[in-house]
Amino acid sequence: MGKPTVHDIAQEAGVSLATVDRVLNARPGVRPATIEKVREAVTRLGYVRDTSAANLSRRRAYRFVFVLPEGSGQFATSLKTAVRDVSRSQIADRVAVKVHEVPTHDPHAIVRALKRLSSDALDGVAIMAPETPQVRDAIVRLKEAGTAVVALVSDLPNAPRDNFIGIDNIAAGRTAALIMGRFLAKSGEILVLTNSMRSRDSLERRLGFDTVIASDFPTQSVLPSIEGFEDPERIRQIVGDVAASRPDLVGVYSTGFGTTPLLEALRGSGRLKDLVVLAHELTPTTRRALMQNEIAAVIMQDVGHLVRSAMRILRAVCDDIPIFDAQERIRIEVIMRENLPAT
Amino acid sequence: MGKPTVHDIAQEAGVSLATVDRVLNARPGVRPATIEKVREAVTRLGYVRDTSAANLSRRRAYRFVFVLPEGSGQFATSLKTAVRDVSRSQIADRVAVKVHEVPTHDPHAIVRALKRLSSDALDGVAIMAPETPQVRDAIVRLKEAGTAVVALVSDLPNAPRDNFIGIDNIAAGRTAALIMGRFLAKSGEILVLTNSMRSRDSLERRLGFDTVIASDFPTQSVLPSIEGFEDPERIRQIVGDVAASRPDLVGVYSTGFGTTPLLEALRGSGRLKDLVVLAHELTPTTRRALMQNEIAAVIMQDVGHLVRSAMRILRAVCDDIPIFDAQERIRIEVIMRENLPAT
DNA sequence: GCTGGACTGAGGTACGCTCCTCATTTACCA
DNA sequence: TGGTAAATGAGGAGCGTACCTCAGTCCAGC
Repeated sequence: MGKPTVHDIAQEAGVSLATVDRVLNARPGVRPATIEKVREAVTRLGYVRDTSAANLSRRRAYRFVFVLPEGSGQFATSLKTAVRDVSRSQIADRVAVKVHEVPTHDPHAIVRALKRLSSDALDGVAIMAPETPQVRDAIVRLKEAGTAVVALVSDLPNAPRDNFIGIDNIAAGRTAALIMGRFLAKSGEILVLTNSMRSRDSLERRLGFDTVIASDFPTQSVLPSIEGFEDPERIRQIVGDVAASRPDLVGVYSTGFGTTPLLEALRGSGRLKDLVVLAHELTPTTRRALMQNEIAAVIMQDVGHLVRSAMRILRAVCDDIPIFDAQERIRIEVIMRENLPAT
Repeated sequence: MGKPTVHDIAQEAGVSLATVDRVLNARPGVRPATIEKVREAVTRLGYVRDTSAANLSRRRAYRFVFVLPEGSGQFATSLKTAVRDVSRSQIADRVAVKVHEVPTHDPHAIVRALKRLSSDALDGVAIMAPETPQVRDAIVRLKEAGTAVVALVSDLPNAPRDNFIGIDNIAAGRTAALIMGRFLAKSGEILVLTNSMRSRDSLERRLGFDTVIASDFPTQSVLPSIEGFEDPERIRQIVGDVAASRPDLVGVYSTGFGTTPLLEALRGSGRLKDLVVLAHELTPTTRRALMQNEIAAVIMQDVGHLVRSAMRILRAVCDDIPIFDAQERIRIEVIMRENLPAT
């Protein structure tokens, strides 16, 4: 005999199909004693609900929205691609996914986008945005409307999001520091390029980085962060200045957006080959730089995993079922020239 | 309107449901012109078959077997755990998974196990075993019986396996070499511990390692491999001897099984703290060693990913449908003290 | 004993698909 | 032109589950 079905449970428990159904779906109107009988039959027969049949019958459809930063960055682009890819795989079975792009540094625009969302009927939102009071409020409203909300890449710990999906950014910064410290042959100064002090992920990476450099490599000194504000020209300019004026520069750590102009400036200064450069996220730029030994290593998170995880967690929150943590933990991956994933 | 169904296709193509079904399932008795009409309707509406409904109806059940090395190693154990975990997730929907354990270094025992399999009615096999002529023959027989076969962790390129699921072991060795070379502060000798020269994965890792050391770090010299043969006592002995007799030893690379006795021997020699040690796979042993700075880095592959991928690919082969490569490529992950995944 | 409420049983319909049968139409060849 | 085979339509049963309705049972409390 194959897998037991609800019919088998009904027979085994000596109750009707309807009662089994009531128990399995936690519907009211069943005596505790009967519930127990059914439960026992379930364990005795080792019944497991056939989820595909269940979903088919339930004709449940989830409507999810991904709120992602607008255009520009290569990382954001690959995220969007990942969303599209995943949404046509079996993980996105019965879910309709939309992507809303918002300008990263305009909290009001983000809030407007989120407000427009709450009016739609939708089940879940995955948000990648800096944590501002306005964004927090908007999330509060979404939650009040009964929508599942997860933070993506950069956490929003003070908003009532159901979950954070992304790497531990402090640990990522610590990892970068460990690699930097061990790769550096001599002591000197390290330049850190951050996105903006308002981006929680940048901040946390910087924090982790400083901590490990201070504890494990005290002979190295880390310069104050340069804030890029997603402005390539500004980054080129400032990095160029630093490269020219700091003879002791030995390493550069780019915590997020802006690796392309950073590399251009360093190439221009002619010092690139002597520096240990670390960056985040595997993009066409960092891939090329790795192959040409311009970047020593890249810290990355698998965007496909990120998106799949977001889908699974949003679903789990919607259905109020527990999450299988181990599968959802996003790895801090270290990519070097030799373990570059194929294109 | 939601996703299009077969009914929509029938209407759109102006044919009956039965004809659509015949076309979709490649059953005979349909004129080429009609087939074309249906095909067009499918693309026009963007129809994708609801596989869970299809499987439900088909009452298809897949029976897969994982042939894994017996007991001993920590990696093998975590693989088995992963199989059990995955088999109760939605990926293993409608598949019955069994694990067969075989003694790694007894090709005849492996073949006996595989033979016993072919008599059962089963749909797919995932094998992790060294490539011997006997194993090859057994796989030929399995394929002749119409069973899907994939190689796990260690490839069997000369057997008619449908696929290989695991990392590119040459690249893994190259990655190890790159890390080793950059971490080493001074020149000297590097010890490599391999499982057995018969294990293809060990061989390939060693090959990749040597290549990069020779090209990028020519001042380092790599000693001849020590073969561990999965014998802890033997490993402790030989490694202890090398540590005692080789004052120039600066690095150690453990390509597979045997990291535990290796570390014990090195600890005993009192030289562990001065060596750069790299190992494969995250296990309780390597985890502890990373935290205590005894191992500099671990090269690993995500066993969960490995198993899920094997399931998906076996299914795809059974159903003769294409594989979404990007999702199946197993990453070569680099783990250091700071990016250790939580337990 | 009667009533109301809580429980339970029986059965139906639906989800999207597969696979079957049987009748009907179409096309082609002799 | 009729005959025949191929092509197609129509419809039904079933996969395992969800969810609905309606009727019937049981028991406590009055």
